[in-house]
Amino acid sequence: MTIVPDFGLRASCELCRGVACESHAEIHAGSFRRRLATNDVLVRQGDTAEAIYIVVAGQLRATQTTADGQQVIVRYLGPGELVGPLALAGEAAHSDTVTAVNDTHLIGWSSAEMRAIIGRHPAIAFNALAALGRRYRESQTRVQELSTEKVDRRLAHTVLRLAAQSGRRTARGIEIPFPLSRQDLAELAGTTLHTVSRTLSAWETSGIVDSGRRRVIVTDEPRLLAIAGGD
Amino acid sequence: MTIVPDFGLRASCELCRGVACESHAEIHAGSFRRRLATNDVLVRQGDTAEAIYIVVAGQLRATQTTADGQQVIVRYLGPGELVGPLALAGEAAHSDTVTAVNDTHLIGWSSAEMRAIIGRHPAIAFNALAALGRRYRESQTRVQELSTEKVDRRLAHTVLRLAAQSGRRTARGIEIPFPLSRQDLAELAGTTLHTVSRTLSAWETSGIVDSGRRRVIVTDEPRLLAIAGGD
DNA sequence: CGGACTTTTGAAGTAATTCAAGGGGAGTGG
DNA sequence: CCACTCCCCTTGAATTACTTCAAAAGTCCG
Repeated sequence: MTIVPDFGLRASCELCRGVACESHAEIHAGSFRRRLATNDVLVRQGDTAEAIYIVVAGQLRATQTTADGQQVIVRYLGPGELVGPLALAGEAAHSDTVTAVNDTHLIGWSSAEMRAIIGRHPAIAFNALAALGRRYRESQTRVQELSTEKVDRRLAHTVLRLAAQSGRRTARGIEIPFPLSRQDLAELAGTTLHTVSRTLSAWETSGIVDSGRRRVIVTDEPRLLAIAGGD
Repeated sequence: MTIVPDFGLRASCELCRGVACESHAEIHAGSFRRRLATNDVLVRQGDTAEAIYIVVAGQLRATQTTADGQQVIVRYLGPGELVGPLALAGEAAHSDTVTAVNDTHLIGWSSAEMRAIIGRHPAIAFNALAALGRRYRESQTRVQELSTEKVDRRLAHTVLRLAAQSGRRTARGIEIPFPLSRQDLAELAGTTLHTVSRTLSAWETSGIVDSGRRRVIVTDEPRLLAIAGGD
């Protein structure tokens, strides 16, 4: 296995920020690599949390399934992001299922290894705290949206969030760089695929988005922002 | 100022767990006390996060107000709970307004002081991580409920959560020990006060709850659990 | 080219909001 | 102590946003 230090170190920013450079190699030494093809499952809801990962390249989708079988997408995870931060918070089991939506590379540490590393580099604990704080805020924002906004607005926020987190600027607009179906958007925005389809169709007609089979491009961000802000 | 060690130390459990007993006094030394009357505001959304608190006695309500003036209740905070954990996660501003709903005692530390304490007692960082993890999970549960459940079920979950977190067992049932209006429940469950009123009226008729002006008692928990589980 | 998956669109149905009005309790001030 | 006022709660009726049901068309892959 070839080690690509630059790649790995840049990706591990979310955890290693503020740690002396000479320690990076040591932190890296305790890690392992993992590669997933599209639709491969990294961890499954309910599994014991035995490792923590950082996405190096690719994207994953974290989903929760309810007792009666309904799915909710917790979030998409891209390069540099932490998978399973709750393991550091002392949670025994994974709260969601994480699936690759693209070819994906990750670096991982066993929970024990990471605990040992944190013992030597307390700054990492703060970085984990900050990462978890960001997730908490995001989740709280979603609660607020689901509680107070109508579907169009929520969907606009959802698409804009995806665009901000993972979007790629192209000639046609901001493209979501992984397959994203109407059903996926529905599970993110708390609605049905039918409503998503109707809403996207309307936006398409107005030239706000350009979308197709599992594909979304934001062509008029300002107008989408206007919808998100309440028309 | 009289120091009441037992009281303070018990309350600070969420942060001090796993820290050597002899250090508790030292941690306590850097703290200050704060007392609030009903409706007093502890921190306001947008304010710089200059301190972190633990509730000693009483209850507070954390709310977020949207740009267009709608309110969402983030959660109620009771004894032993952390106020403003995001300050430890490096957030500069408070994301919500925290108001006392009862006479309330807190102990607090300035952010700088707490950072210094954590430097000496890294276990506290883990406790903060665990506390934030719990909040994150709770928030995520709410997202799931708002995305997939109808109002009755969501409201049942909301009431049960309040009962589990702060409820007091009395002869008549589990009582929510602070004033809680229909509007408050609506802002917790993501609905309107009208719908909450109708639903509670129905439950009252069935003998599931006993409620009145800003007052809720769960009289038949099993049946409320049944509703939360989907009838 | 066949078949599975995704999307679209219409129509019917419904849960919940909005609109509207009235009633009751608690606290205050006369 | 009573009456007034404010706040909170209740309930009906109208409306609407969204889901559910249903069917067909499109798109990709093998």
